[in-house]
Amino acid sequence: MTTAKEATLHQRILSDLEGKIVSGEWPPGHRLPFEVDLAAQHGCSRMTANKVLTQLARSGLIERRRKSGSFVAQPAAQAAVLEIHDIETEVRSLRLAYSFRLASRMVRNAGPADRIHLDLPESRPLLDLTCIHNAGDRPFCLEQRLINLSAVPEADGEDFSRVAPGAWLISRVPWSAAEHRISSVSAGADAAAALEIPRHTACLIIERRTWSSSGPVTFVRFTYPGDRHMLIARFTPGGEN
Amino acid sequence: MTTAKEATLHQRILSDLEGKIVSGEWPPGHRLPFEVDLAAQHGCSRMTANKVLTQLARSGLIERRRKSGSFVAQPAAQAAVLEIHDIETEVRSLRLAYSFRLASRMVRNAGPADRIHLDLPESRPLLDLTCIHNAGDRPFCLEQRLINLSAVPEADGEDFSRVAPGAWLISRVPWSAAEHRISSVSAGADAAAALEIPRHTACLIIERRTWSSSGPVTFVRFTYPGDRHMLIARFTPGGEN
DNA sequence: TGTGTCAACATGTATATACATAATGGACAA
DNA sequence: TTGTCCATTATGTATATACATGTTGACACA
Repeated sequence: MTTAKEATLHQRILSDLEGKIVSGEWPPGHRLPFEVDLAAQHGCSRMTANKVLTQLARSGLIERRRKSGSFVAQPAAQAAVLEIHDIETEVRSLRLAYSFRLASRMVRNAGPADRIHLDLPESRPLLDLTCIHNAGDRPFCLEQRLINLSAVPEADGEDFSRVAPGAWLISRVPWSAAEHRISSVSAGADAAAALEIPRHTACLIIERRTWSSSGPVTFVRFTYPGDRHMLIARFTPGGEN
Repeated sequence: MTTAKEATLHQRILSDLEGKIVSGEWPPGHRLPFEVDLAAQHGCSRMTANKVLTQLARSGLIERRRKSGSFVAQPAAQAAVLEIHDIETEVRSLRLAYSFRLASRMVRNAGPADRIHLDLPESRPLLDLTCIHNAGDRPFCLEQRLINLSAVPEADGEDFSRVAPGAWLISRVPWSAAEHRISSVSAGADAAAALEIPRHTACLIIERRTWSSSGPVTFVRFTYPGDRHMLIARFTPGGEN
C-alpha cells in the first residue's frame, strides 16, 4: 500500500526485468535467471514467468536458447516505430484548417513505367490521381497516386472530388501491408507549381506501396516542402509501455 | 499432409484469424467468435484461444471488450517499423567499402542553444563531434553529434579517431530510448563542403535524440545527400510474421 | 414506466501439470 | 585421444482448472 500502484503480477515481473535491462544493470549477453528461479523469486508459477520471458523475447529485449537460458540481446538495429497518420489528421493536429483539391484524375492502362511503382502486369486498368492537400490557405502536401482498379474496382465509381483517396481506401481495404520509402529531392517544375514554392526547394518524399492479400492496391507519393514537415519515429525498449 | 506445413496449434489459429482479417472477410467492427467457440472450432482449450486473441490484441489487429467479445479493430494510423542500422552496416549492405573520418572533436560546456538538441542544464560538459562516413571513396553521410559527458563520462577518454561514435555508444549504453526526426533541407555551405556536393542540393536529415534511464545521452544529426539515400519502413498486419 | 439489483457471461489472470524439443556435457567405447 | 550416444536440463507448447473483473440485460420493484 505504499503508492498503491495496482499492477498484475505479470506486468510487475515484466517491468522489473525491463528495468534491469534498460538501466544497464544487466548488460547485453547477461544471462537472466531461469524460469523456475524467476518464478521462485516472484512467488509465482513457471507458466507466469514463461509468459513474461516470451513477451520480452517477442519485443526483442532478450534472446532465448534452450538448455542455456535467456540472455539480454544485443540491440542490433535501432528499430523505431513510425506513425504515419493520414494527411487530414496531420493537418488538424497542427490546428490548421484542412482542405483538399483534386487536380487530375484519369483512368488508363498500366504501362511499363508503372512496374516501378506498382508491380502490376501491363495493360491492367489503373486510376491515376493527383491532388493537393492544404493547411490553412497554403499547400501542405502534393499527393500523386495510382490505384489498381483490378484490386479495387469500386474506385472507378468514385470521383474523389470530396473524399481524399487515402481516407477512402483505408475504409475499403483495411489492414493491408505497406512499404514506405522516404527520401529527399529538389522540387521539380510540377511540384514547385503545385506547392507554390520556388523550384529546387528541398522536399521530403514519402512513397508508399500497399498490398492486400489479393495483390498490389495502390502506390502514393507524397511531396512535402521540406522545411514545413517532419516525420517522427520513436523507440522505447520493451515496446508499448 | 497437403504441403506438410509444420506449425504449432497456436500459430495455425493465429494465421487463420489473421487471414480472415487481412483478406477483408472480417471487416473492421466484425465480432469474432468467443474464446470458447474458437477453442471448440480448433479443438483446443480456451487458454490457447485466449493466448492467440491476446496476441492479436497486442499487435493491434483486434480490440477486446469484456462480455461483448473481440472485434476487428479500425486501422487508425499506418504504423510502420523503421529499421535504422548503423552507418557501417548500411554502407556494407550496399557492397561498398566503408571508412570514417573524424573532422572535429571538442569538449565544451552546454550553452542555451544546446537545449534544443539535448535537454540538459547549462554548463554541463558536452562532447561535440563532427565526422564523415564514406562509402567507397565518396562521402556518404555527415554526422554531427553531441554526447552528454555527465551520462557517459568514459566518452572523454575516447578519441573517436578509429571507432565511430555511434558504434561506440551502442556498446556502452545499450537499450536506450530514442526519438527520430526526419526532414529535408537544402545543403548549407558546411554540409556541401563536407559531402562534396553543390550547395542547395536536397539532403535528407535524420536527427536522433537518445535517453537512457539516467537522462539524455546523445543527440545526432545525420545529413545524407538526398538522391543517394533512402529510408525504408515496413508494415505487416499482425507484426513480425 | 422508470430504476435498481443481480445473475449470467466473456474475458483477464494465474496455477499446477504434462509432454515435446533442442542443446549441453559427460560417460563410455573405440 | 577422439567420436558417439544418452541423460539431464531449460525452454516450448498445450491442457484443465480456478477465481477475479467488468458488462449486459433481464427481472423485480416502486
